[in-house]
Amino acid sequence: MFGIGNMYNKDIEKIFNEIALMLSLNETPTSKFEIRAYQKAAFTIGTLQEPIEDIYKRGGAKALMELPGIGKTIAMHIEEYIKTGKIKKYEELKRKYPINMSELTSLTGMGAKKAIVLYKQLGIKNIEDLKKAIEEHKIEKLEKFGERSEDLIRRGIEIYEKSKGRMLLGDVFPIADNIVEKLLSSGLIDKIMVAGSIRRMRETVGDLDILAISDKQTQVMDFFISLNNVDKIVSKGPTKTTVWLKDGLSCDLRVIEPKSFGAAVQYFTGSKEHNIELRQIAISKGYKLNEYGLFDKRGKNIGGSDEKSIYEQLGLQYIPPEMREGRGELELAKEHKIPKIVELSDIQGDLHTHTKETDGANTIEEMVNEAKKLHYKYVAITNHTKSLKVAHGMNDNQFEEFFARMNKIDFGNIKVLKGAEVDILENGSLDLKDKTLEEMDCVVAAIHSKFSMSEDEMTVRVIKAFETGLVNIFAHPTGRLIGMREPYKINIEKVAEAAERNNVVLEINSFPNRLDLNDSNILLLSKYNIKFSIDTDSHRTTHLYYMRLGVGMARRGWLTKDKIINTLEYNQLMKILKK
DNA sequence: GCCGTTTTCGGCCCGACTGTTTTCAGTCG
Repeated sequence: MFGIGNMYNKDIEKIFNEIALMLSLNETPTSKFEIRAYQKAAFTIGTLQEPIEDIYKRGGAKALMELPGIGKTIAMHIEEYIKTGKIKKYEELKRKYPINMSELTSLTGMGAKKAIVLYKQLGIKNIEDLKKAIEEHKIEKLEKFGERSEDLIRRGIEIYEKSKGRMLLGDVFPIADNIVEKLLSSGLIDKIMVAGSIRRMRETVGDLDILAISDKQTQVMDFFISLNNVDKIVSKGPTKTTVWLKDGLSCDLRVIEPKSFGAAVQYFTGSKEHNIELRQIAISKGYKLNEYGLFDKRGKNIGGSDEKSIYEQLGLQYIPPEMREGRGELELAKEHKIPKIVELSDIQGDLHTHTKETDGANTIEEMVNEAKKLHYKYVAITNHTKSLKVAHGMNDNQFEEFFARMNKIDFGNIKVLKGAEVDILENGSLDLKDKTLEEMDCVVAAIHSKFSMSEDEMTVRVIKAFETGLVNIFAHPTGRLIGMREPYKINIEKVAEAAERNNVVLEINSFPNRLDLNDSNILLLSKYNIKFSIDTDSHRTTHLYYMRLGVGMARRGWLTKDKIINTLEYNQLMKILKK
C-alpha cells in the first residue's frame, strides 16, 4: 500500500502538474483550460486513496475515467504510464523545455514563464544552476528581472533548502500564536484569526495566513513589518502584506473590513479545491462568492461578515475547517450529513507516554501531574522494551519493579495505567514475556526495527503480533517520519482487517513529525469497524500538548468521538482494553 | 482537456500585489 504502488500516484501527479506548467508557456485561448484540466487531474491522483494501477487493473481506462477530472485523453496518458513508464506528450514537452520545472516553480515568485526565461537566457535547468547564476549576479541583468528579483530568488532558495517548502504543523503553531499575541498587544486590532492550512490542521504548513479587522490599516502593516521575527518584506500594501519570518516561513497579514471578515476567513482558510467547489455552488444559485462576501445577481451584498452564515445562505451545513479539502464534504453538507467530528475537549486521557526510566525526560510523577493539568481522567505510562537499546528499553524484571513502585505512589484524582510500548520483533513476536504483558492495563505495540522488509513480510509480522491477543494499541502504524523517513511497506488495509478481528486499536500518533496514522490513512480505513486512539507518544511533559495535532488529524479523517477510545470514561475504556 | 436537472457545445473561480514599467503580464493563494 505504501510501497512501490503509491509511487505511481506521486509520479503521475507530478508529471501532470509539469505538463500544466509547460503548456502555460505557449498559451492559446483554449489551452488555458487544458492547463486547468491537467492540474485538476493531478489533484485527483494526488489525493487518491489507493494506488492508481489498482484502479486500472480493476476496470481499465474506463474505471480511470470515472475519477473526477479524468476523461479519455488523460486516462490514456495514465494507461500509457502504467504500461510503459512514460507519457509521450510529457516526453515531447520535456524535450522542448528540458528543465526541472516542479523544482524551480516551487520557489516563491517563480512560475513557469520566469523559469523558461532563465533557461533560454542562461541555460538554467534547476535550482543548482540557479544558485550559480545568482552567485555571479547574472539574474539582475536579465530583462524583466532586477536586483530585487535576484534578492528574492536567493532568499527563496534558502527557504526551499531549509524546509523543502513546508514546516511541521507542530512547529508552526507556536510561531503563529506568538505573532497573533504581538499583533493584539499593539492595540490596533479589533479581531484577529489565523486561516490557511494551519486552521485546516494540515500536517505541514507552507505559510501563515493571518486576518485582522482594524480601522488603522497603515499602522497595523507598519507594526507588522517591525516585528523582530520578520526577516524580509516581500510585499506591502494597505490590505495585504507578505513577509518572510526568521523561522523560514512566509507570513501574510490581511486587514479586512468587518462586513467581509467571514468571507475572508472562509476564503483564506481554503482549501483551494474546497473553495472552487463552493464558488461553483454559489454560481449555480445565481450568486457570486469572493473574499469580500456573497453577492446576488445584481451585485448586492447579501452576506460576508460571518463565516457560518455563508454556508447557510448557500443551503449548506457548516463544514469544520479540517474537512475542507474537496474530498466530498460539500456533498455531505448539501444533505446536512456532516458528521459531528471529535473535539479536543472530548479527550479524556493519553495512552502512550514515556518516562525517565527509558528515554523520557521526566519522572512518572511529573508526567502524571502534567496530565492532571489537562484534566485527564487517565494516563498510560508505556515505556520501551529491551530490544530498543537506544531508548534503554526495560526487560521483564524492570517492568515488574517499576509497576511495584507505581503501586506505592498516590497519584490522586487520576488513573495511571501500567503499560509498555512493546517492540514487535522481526518474527512478529513481542519483546516481553506473555505474563508481563498480561498484567499490564495497556499494551502499545510498535515497529522500531527492520524497516526494510517486503510489504508481505511486514504485514504478516504485524498481524502475527495482533494474534497474540496481547496487543491493545498498534502505535504509529506506518512508521513514517515527515520529511525524514518514508513509511515502511505495509498493507494497511490487511492490518485494519486483522485489527478488527483481534480487537486491536490503531493509533493516531500526535507527535509533530509522525502524525501517524494521518488523515488519508484514516479516510482509507473508515470502511473498517475499528477504533482509534489519539496519543501523544510524549517523551517530556510539554509533549502532552501535542494532543491537538492528533485530534486535528482525526478531524481531517472525519472521525467521530465514538470511534476514539480515549474519549471514553475510565470504566468504559478498561472494558475495551481487557485482554 | 473535462463536463452536463440550464448544455454533447460552450463554458471553465477571482482579486491583490509586484516588478519593471508607462499599461500590464506574472505569480500567488
